[in-house]
Amino acid sequence: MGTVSIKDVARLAGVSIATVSRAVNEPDRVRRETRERVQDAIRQTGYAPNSLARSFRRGRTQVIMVVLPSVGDPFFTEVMRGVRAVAAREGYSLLINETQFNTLTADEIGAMVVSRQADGIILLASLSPFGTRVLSAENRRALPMVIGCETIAPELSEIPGIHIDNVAAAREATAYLQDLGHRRIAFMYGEHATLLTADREAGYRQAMDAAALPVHPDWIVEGQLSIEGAIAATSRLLDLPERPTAIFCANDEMAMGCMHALKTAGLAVPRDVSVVGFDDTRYARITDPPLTTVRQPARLIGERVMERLLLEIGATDADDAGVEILPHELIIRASAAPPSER
Amino acid sequence: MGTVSIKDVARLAGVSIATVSRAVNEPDRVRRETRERVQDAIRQTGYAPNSLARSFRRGRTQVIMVVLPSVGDPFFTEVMRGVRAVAAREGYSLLINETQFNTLTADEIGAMVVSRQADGIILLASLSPFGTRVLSAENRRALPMVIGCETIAPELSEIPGIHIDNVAAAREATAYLQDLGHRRIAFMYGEHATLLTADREAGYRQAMDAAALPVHPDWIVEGQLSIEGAIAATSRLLDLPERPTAIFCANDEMAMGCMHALKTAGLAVPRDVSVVGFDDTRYARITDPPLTTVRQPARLIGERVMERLLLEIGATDADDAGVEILPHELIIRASAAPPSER
DNA sequence: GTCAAAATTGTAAACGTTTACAATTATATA
DNA sequence: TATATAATTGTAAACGTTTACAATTTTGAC
Repeated sequence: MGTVSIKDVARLAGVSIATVSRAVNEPDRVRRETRERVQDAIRQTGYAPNSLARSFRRGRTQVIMVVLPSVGDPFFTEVMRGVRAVAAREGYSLLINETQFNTLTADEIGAMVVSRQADGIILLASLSPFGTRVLSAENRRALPMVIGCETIAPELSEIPGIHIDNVAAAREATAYLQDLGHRRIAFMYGEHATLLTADREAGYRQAMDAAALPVHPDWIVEGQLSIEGAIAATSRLLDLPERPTAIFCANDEMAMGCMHALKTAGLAVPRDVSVVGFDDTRYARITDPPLTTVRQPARLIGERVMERLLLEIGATDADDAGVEILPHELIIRASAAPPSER
Repeated sequence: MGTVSIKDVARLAGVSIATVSRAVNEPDRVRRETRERVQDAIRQTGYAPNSLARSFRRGRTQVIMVVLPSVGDPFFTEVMRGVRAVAAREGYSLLINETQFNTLTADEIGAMVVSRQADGIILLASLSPFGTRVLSAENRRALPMVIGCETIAPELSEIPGIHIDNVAAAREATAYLQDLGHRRIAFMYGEHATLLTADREAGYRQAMDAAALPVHPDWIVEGQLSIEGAIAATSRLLDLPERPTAIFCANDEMAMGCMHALKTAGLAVPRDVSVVGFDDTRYARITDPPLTTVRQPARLIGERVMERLLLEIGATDADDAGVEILPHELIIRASAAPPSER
């Protein structure tokens, strides 16, 4: 009474295994009477198709591999919600790998690619250190791929991508601080997700240049893309002789750490220092003070990425490898204000 | 030049496919010279074993299915980090399903179980509504299973489980508030994760009973296990004629929403109302004020759960289906203080 | 050099499904 | 009713791997 296979059902229903298979997969192609007989047999035996055999035979796993920096980040959580929704609807499962914690090495990802453990891959993190190998031309042909959130490295420009205009968004956020009257504006980013924050840094620099404001090298601080990293980076900023009056953080998680560090240093936000974040995670509106930040349509990004991937999987070469730019929005709350007179 | 199979390697190396298979899987069983010849051929052809075929043949997927309320919750994120670490080390991938967003229905989970899409299942959420079907005796025999975090429903007591003593932890947290001088203590929980919060409510009631304090029915409020849910529940609490002076929240996420709601209502924490959370997520120490909460060894729980599952998978019946209780700790920060005189 | 045992390799079957093709049966048309 | 066509079903091969068993080669002891 081990596992029941298609043969058992066929025997009980008095048909061939081919008919059972058809009754399961293309019910219209089998006579109603027979179909019902098969369904009865399935019910009686408790048969469920062996998905291992099915995957093997079909050459498809119905699994999508997702590579992202950290599932813990509320922003990516939201992106994943979108991915998951579409995936579930289309019958796909998700295999998740966090680069931040090196679950898989580059080689292992490459191996998964060629060994067909997944039908497609979603990259929400840049794979800069080893991008070329994993994303070699052959691999790309072998496995449909879409890049989300990240700007795409030039050498991978033929891979479809979906993200906001990070440069413009960062430029606007910085300009907002300038409009409030800030001149000494710092930029805080994380060492991981390099490509992504590179764009935001570029936007920051563009805005500073446009306003003819100097960018002191010490104002650009690198932490981890985490609370702890932000706390450390903030204290470095506070030790500076010429202390910035505003800090633009590469994501909300860092902004939260930054605000905490400022408060524990006895500074008030935004009275003494203004803080602006990026992402508009669910925590942004309940920080104290509520965080002014750049909203990304996280869920939508996830949905579009997954839909795009399905398109790649379906069509043999749907090679309009275009990049889709989604809208962003500066959400003004209370963590940024004009600098105090001095 | 499509995919390269074991046959291509065998042909190039001048050996049989069986030898190639052995060279790959049990290198010691093939002569050194031959092995090297095979390895050369593998390198030349770029061969990677087809994992679909391998899984099918071996009858194992190297995939573990995880069912949990929400990956977005920082507590579960941390638990998953532990699970992931062990899984990666042992060569397993994770398939994740969130009950909170109904990615999969009970039937679908049941189907995955019998159709062998995973080698084992980790339950971090109670499946109360349909527990019996998914967790039927046959299914349990078919698929190794471990329950984490949740207290186990009585009818499933033979499934191994790993969690803290939620009742005791909640009792201590409540007693702490009592020791500070609070008498009107509310308990806020989420509708999901029912079994889990049921234990915490029991602990709360035990402490109240032990201190001979009344428990007003209105003081036990149900929200969602989310920020929004907590905000709504808090405002209900504030509308009460006999307003509680302390609120014990079933998790940190709710505590964060609760504190936010209190502040926007013009109340100071902990001066006007004390708040205690549960989980000690990474945000607990940077809320304003820092959150007093019950720490669970989240990562450790994850590790132990996964290790336990591997044991179940390995040994045909390692039936010491014991429950493992991990230690908890009340972390005292600044969100709870003696009630203000009145 | 002979023989037994051990090490190495090859042959072929098996895993459970899908699917091309052939065979059969039902239906529609004349 | 006979025939052409469509609908339904069965037969058997195939997918790429692992593995029991047999066949061969090597090794070691005498």
